[in-house]
Amino acid sequence: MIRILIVDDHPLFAEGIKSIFNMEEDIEVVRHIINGKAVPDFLQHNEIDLILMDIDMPVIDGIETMRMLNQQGFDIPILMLTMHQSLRKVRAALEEGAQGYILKDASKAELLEAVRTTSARKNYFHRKINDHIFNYFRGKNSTSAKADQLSEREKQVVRCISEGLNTRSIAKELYISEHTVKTHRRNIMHKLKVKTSAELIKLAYEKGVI
Amino acid sequence: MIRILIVDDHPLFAEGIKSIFNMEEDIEVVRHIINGKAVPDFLQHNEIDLILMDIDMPVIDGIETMRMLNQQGFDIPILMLTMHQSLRKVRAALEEGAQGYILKDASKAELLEAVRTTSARKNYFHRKINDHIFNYFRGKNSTSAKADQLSEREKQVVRCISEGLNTRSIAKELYISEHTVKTHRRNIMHKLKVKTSAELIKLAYEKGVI
DNA sequence: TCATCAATACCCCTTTTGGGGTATTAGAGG
DNA sequence: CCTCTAATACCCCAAAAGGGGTATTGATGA
Repeated sequence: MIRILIVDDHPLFAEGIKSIFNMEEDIEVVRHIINGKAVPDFLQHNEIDLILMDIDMPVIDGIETMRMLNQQGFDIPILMLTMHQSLRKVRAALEEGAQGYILKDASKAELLEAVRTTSARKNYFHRKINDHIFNYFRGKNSTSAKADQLSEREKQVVRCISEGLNTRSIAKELYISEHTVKTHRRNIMHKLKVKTSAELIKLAYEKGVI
Repeated sequence: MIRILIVDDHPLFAEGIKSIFNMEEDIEVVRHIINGKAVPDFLQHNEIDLILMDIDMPVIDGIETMRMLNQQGFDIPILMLTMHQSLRKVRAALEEGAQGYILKDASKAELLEAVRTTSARKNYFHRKINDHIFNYFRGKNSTSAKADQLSEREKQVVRCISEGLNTRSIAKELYISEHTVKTHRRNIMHKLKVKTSAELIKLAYEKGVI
């Protein structure tokens, strides 16, 4: 019997997954937790064979949660779930020792396969992701690799820009110098290949950055 | 018995929802379709009480699919599903006659309530987006009426700005002088009470201008 | 230990934006 | 016929954004 802990901030999605697992003889969903912070406490009082965790969560995200679990010495295979195929997230998850990685647009069969594979401590990586990883290692020295996503700080700057703040106000808001804000803005624009702040905000909206 | 057709490009999510419905006595998922294009053909051979459709789909999106169904004379209540709370999408869905709108991070109970409400041809709007709709309609009839509505020409300018075009390029694009573009931009910003183009684009997205 | 990278900060400079005016013309509507 | 507005166009000028550098620090990975 594979005992699973689901960590996901989307109740509907989690409920759905739970229902899928309920129809399987060998899988049991022990608990569904919304917030990553509550995971260590739960693990100390429960025997779990696999953690199925969403990467994108509001309070602390999946990567952070994994880091926390690693630091506290927990050794439970983790299958990461996500909507996005961001290479950066995949890399971060791998670096933190994720046992597998699956997209939310996977099929039911793929999910079950991923769960059974990772709970046996074997790696499972969704086909769509494999291409990304391959491309990453292949093109490690090219310039396209780093043009991936924005750092947390950069996202903060994007949000400030979208609020209509100018460089000076952003500097005050984030307690950094105007020069730094300018540098961040420039780096962001280079990464996202846009020429104006307006275009940046449009892209950010469409890509879900903000 | 509520007979449901699910139109969603995320198999896992759809499977989950299906499982939830399977546990309900009065709800039956007749089919899950990945691509909106296949919906009319399916409806011609099946009796359906409610369509549960994702807004964001790759080939043709939920709004387009609704438009198609309306043109072909189908009259089946539609409950729209989405990850995002974009007012633009909500408005578009309402204009095409959607019976309801629910976010993918809703709870199981909310989903079931939404399904039962909309299948009875009553409107259901998720709490989180009610505020958006309220604000939109409130602004429409208030004293700031003119400050809300942009002229067609002004909307064109907004769209150009969002594409990252500068004043010169917009002037060329619209076959008017740069001075005129500046005047339009200034008037737009006055009307919407924003200070930067970036803020303008953010507002435009949220208010559904573009 | 060394290489990288994110975050920070500063220099140079040109181009664009934003804010204040004014004015003409063509249409829509009383 | 007259008014009101959208769209057009121009003036001036200060402020901000954008684009090119370089450099230091601290954390982290190989």
